[in-house]
Amino acid sequence: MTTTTGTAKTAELAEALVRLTHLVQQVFNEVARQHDLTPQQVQLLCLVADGPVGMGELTRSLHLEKSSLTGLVDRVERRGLVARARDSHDRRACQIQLTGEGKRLAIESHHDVTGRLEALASELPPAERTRLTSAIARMVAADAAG
Amino acid sequence: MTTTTGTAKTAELAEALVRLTHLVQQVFNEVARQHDLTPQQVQLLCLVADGPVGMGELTRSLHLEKSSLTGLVDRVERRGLVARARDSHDRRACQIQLTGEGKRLAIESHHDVTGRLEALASELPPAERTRLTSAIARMVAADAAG
DNA sequence: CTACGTTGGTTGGTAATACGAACAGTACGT
DNA sequence: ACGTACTGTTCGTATTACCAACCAACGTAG
Repeated sequence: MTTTTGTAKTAELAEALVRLTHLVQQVFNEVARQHDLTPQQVQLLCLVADGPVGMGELTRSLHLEKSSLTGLVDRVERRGLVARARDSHDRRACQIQLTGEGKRLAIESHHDVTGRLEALASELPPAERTRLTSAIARMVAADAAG
Repeated sequence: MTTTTGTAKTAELAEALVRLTHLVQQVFNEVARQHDLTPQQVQLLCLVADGPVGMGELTRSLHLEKSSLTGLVDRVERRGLVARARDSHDRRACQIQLTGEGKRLAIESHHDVTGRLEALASELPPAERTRLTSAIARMVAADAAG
């Protein structure tokens, strides 16, 4: 019990990260429900919002097995929110793109999620927010590197 | 690049939060897999690690419907990691407690998760980590209040 | 140019997750 | 004692996710 100095603090940080993660997940849950979607579907829509994306890219972004992604895209396609477009240079591949309705939902959902997350941070003074953002960015970068 | 100051930054923050959430989730995924568990099961074990907890408390902590929790506890109990103990004061209620094996896995998993999260933050100087922790704590508190 | 290994995606089977509605049993106030 | 509220389970359904096996198209070695 003597050397609990540093350890206590890092445990605090880990604990904080876990709770923050819960918050963010809950934001996704609520927003998704508001639009009659699942959190995963919202995520997919957000990723495709910036233009057509290939399945390979998506599996990497979502950390999903390809078969899992196939199912996810299937369900979202069945709801008429995205469409599979054949890749012009590779007849095996396909690009996922939003339909009109999908675009609407993607934009709305993304807006809602961003708004709610922003609201969560609204208690922090701007300087603190900037620091928070860069601190997180560094952690993300560190992970990408390691 | 001139006057988009505020909005761009908050979007950055939201984006950062989402990515951070992905990181934390992946940590749980990997740790869970290492111990032949699911992320949800790891979460459950961690929550019960500090002593017996009632189902009601768990549904609140995990933001789950009671029927979902019943299933989760069922599966973890079937693996012999927890046991349902009758509440002495209320014959409807039950307290979830760890078995020996469960305790072992809970401690190991919690240790691994904490360790990995700590490692993620190891790039940050101590002062920055402290600030990060308190900033997150404030967001969590703000959410709990609102 | 053909044969072969690789890659992109789907299929099929299984387990876990999560919800809602309906239910049983207990607690408790009136 | 009765009715209401609460605790947890059961049942049915949809989604998520994995793995192994597979098909089709690509690309290259020979």
